[in-house]
Amino acid sequence: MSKPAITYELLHIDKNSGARRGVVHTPHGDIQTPVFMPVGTQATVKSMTPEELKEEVGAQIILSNTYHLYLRPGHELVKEAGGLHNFMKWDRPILTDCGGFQVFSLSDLRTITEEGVEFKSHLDGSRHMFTPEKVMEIEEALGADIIMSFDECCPYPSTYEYTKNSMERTTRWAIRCKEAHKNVDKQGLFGIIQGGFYEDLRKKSAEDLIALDFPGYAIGGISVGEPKEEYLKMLHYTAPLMPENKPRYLMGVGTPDYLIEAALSGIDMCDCVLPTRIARNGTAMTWNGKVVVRNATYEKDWGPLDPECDCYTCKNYTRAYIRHLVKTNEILGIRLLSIHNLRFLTKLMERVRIEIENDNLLEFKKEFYKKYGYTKE
RNA sequence: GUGGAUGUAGCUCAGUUGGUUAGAGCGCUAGUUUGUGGCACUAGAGGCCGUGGGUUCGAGUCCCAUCUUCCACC
Repeated sequence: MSKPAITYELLHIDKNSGARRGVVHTPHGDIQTPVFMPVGTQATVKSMTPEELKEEVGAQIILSNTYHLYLRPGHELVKEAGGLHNFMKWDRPILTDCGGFQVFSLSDLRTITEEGVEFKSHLDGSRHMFTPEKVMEIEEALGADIIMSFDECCPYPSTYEYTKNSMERTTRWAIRCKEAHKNVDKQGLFGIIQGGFYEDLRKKSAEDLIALDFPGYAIGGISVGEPKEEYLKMLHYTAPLMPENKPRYLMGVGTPDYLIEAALSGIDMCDCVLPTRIARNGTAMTWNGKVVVRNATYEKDWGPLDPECDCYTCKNYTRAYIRHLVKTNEILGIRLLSIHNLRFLTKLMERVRIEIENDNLLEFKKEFYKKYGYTKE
């Protein structure tokens, strides 16, 4: 029997919180966890070169997307290029999202059946069909280290009945994904726990998926616009249900507070478009809170974006200059803010890992919240 | 000098045969952004309609004067 592509090594558990410090081993190297993963939907983290991601940001792993790459340039083309790593010149680990989220959020017309989802492309309206088998074919062609099983992400709020049916179908699709997935020594297939905001459904989903013995597990369907209390409630309920000897991935998170809460709950991996998206709209995250550098307050601010940051942007440019770039819609503004925001979250997680090793993550959370300006726990 | 045109939001301009609270685009101000449809979305501020008179129940709109800017001609 061949060695699985993805394995998890636990290094330390924070004695005061249960947060875990570990390593995820992949075919393209190790990932120190907890980790934040930048999102590169279309085989690029928008405006960043791989060198910048590695040297300036310190990214260990990035995400890409099945739905988008299937539509453009096509997974066959990426395969012909030698897979995503080769195509985009990124030699560290990659995770591909299954496209389930996009099928539901981007397509006008979609029909869900037991077989799969029929949808219309947001690009040209052409009709396509995603089945668990099709998604596995695409993700294998893309060649990421970690691939996600095809799921349905329920909108918030959804009724109990709808969520239950959706969750059960997601589990059946996970079985089909597992059966269709062949190169298990090169790619690790993660199962996605659904169940919306209903505890018994989350429990059922977790149990059924764990029985299938995936090399890793994700929590999906959270961080979809619910209040923070709901987020924390489901996070605190679901994370402990996940196996201790495998990576735990919380999809679509997020903001600094959500990331710290995730780590505190024993989550190992998170991803989010937020740092790069808000960068494109003139906003930065700093150790002293959110800075909308586009605002007039910064017109003549000759200081760096974040005095405590060690990134390329903060070492070299003033808020006034970055504001000017944002206001004039210059590409460099987007790039500088993207570098900073990604570096900020990467650094935050580096700090989280150190605090876990020192059994001090809870204390750190208090300090961070106070400084960042979060008022509610 | 003569003739013609022009003047409405910071900018470029719409404003019917006179009729409620004068609009648009851009800009400006602020908010939003959570498994990405990059340059978006939402909200807001901002006008003695060049000035002075007149007609009218009522004038950005009609009349007179005057000033501004532009064009043509002498």
